[in-house]
Amino acid sequence: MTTKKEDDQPETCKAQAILKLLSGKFKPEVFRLSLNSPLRFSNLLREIPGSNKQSITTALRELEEVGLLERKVISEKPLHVEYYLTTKGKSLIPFFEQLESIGEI
Amino acid sequence: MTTKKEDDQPETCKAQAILKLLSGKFKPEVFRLSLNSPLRFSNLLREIPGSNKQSITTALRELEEVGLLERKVISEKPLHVEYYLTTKGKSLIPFFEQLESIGEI
DNA sequence: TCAATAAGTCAAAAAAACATGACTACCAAA
DNA sequence: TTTGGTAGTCATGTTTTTTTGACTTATTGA
Repeated sequence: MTTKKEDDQPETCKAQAILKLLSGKFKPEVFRLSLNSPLRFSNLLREIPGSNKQSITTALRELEEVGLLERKVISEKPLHVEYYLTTKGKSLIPFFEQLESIGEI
Repeated sequence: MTTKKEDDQPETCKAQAILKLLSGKFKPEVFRLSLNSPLRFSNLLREIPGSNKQSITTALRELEEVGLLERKVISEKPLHVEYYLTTKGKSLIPFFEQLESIGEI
């Protein structure tokens, strides 16, 4: 009975731990989009082809849980929610950029 | 052949594609171990806690399929199999090292 | 000859991840 | 007052991934 997603194994290396933060069908894309500007739920839904509400919700929740994104209710003008990169999230930017820069592999 | 995993979506960014190469429960660890020295099936089985034959097989096959590892039968002394990093595999070393170097996040 | 090691395969079951469709609540515009 | 946008939840169903355990083939060591 592996308890659902409890940290079973302490990661044996940091790279592995970080890869896990971004594992899943939509998390990498959601994270990448967050590099440019704050995210909004309905934008993600429109912009990520093949996505669906539940999956976007899950991706956002999990990125929040691991501390890469922060959810903020914007109580102004057209009342809505935005997700921001946290400091921790920002610390992954260079790594993401390096990935992007790797040539055709 | 394990023809699941139809390439559904062409990746929208390279980072995502690369993350996918290393996605799965044991692939990151198997890949990391390959950075030091050639891998052997039975060593992996012993060294990776919680692993099992089938999962190791799958990880090795998939890393082979995407061209990160190469399988070699060593027809000498105590006849066995070794898995080596390919050139493509080696191109990911700096990225892996950068990940390792990210501070406590 | 018997037992062990190496490197697996295969089918089946269990668990985890992902998708679908119905529904909610709030607000604003027509 | 009906429609539409935003931001979801919930239960259920499907698909993918991972685990289990029995079995294989070949080589080596005692």
